[in-house]
Amino acid sequence: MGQVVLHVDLDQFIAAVEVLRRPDLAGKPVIVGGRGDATERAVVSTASYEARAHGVGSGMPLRIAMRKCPDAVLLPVDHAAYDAASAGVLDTLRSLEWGGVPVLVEVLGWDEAFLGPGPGHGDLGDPAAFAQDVRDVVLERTRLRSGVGVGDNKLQAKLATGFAKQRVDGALAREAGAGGHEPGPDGQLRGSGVYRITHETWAAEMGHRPTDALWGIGAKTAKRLSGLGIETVADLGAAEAEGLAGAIGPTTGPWLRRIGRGVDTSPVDPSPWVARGHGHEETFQQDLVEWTDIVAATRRLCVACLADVIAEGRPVTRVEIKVRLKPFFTVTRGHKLPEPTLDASRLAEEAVALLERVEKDRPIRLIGVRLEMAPPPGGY
DNA sequence: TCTGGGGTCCTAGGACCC
DNA sequence: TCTGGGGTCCTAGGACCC
Repeated sequence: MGQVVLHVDLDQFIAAVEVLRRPDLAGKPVIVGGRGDATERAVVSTASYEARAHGVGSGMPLRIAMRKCPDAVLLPVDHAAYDAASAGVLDTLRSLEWGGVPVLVEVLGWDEAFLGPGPGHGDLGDPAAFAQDVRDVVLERTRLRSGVGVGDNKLQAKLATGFAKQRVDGALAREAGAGGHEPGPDGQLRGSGVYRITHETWAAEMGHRPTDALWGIGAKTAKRLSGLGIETVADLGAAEAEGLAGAIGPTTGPWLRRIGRGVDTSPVDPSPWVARGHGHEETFQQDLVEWTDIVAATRRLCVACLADVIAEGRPVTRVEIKVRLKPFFTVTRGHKLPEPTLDASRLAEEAVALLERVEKDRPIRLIGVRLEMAPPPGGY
């Protein structure tokens, strides 16, 4: 083994960025979502801890969120501001040295990254101490707080971050009368901002938890596993490999067993993100019923996708559309092009042709267009 | 007044070929 | 008349994540 990985995750990133430019919001319930209008069809992107204490969570319709927390300040999503803040954090992370060489940074999103030792590194010292240094430097340079998980691999580090940040949620939960939090199995303090999981502590830390505590298992897979008699992470790790492969799939089955055991051999990959494709979708404030409106929206979304694709300089190989019909039923249609192209009218015609293959007698609440690109010359 | 938007990867089944 | 396998490509849908 001998590997060590860090996972850095900013605290309530979007809400924190909003508070930075509006300090008067500090300590108040803040909800960010959509265009900042609770009467529109939109959901919560992020809620501050104060809003979460009222039961507001991401993915919740804004209308419901504002009903739960009427005093919350509701702000529109501002991608450009979060991009800029994110770039500052990532620059800070990339400037760090670990063991005498630049750290490897694998970006997971606006507010998350894995850190790994760079090639040729020397003594790494105490990883938990380095993790604390990372938090301190990020806070000092960006004024943003974070939690850092330490693991023997990316899976363990990612899960450890949840425990590193637990106290923030836990403290508010206590104020709401929900009780305190359990100590870690090896005496580590949860919620101190840094937390470590290793192969040695994996079973004690994760074994008793439900399978959906793992990164990569959601509600649907947890239910399928439950149907196989697999309830906990320990059950999953002990499951028959062949049985899982047969029941879940040849790739996913064995992978699930590995993550049940805390095993993850994927390296920290610092290479820049290369998109497979670009999509745009829109939920209409009122369902569309007129065919001319439907075609116009599809063409507009296609143009937006194409702008993103052209910026990458790779031609389109496949066009896909997504249509969400009333009340909430989604279909997709796709077509691989006979030859790659960047011709705008050709792609729009393709998208409209796919539209023709969807039933036309129900109102449409969402249309999406996605353009898949040829792989870059060197492959992915 | 339920249920966003941008992604990725995997699976299953049909078509087609040898 | 009955009916093999393997392999690849394509499509539609499912699941997950931030």
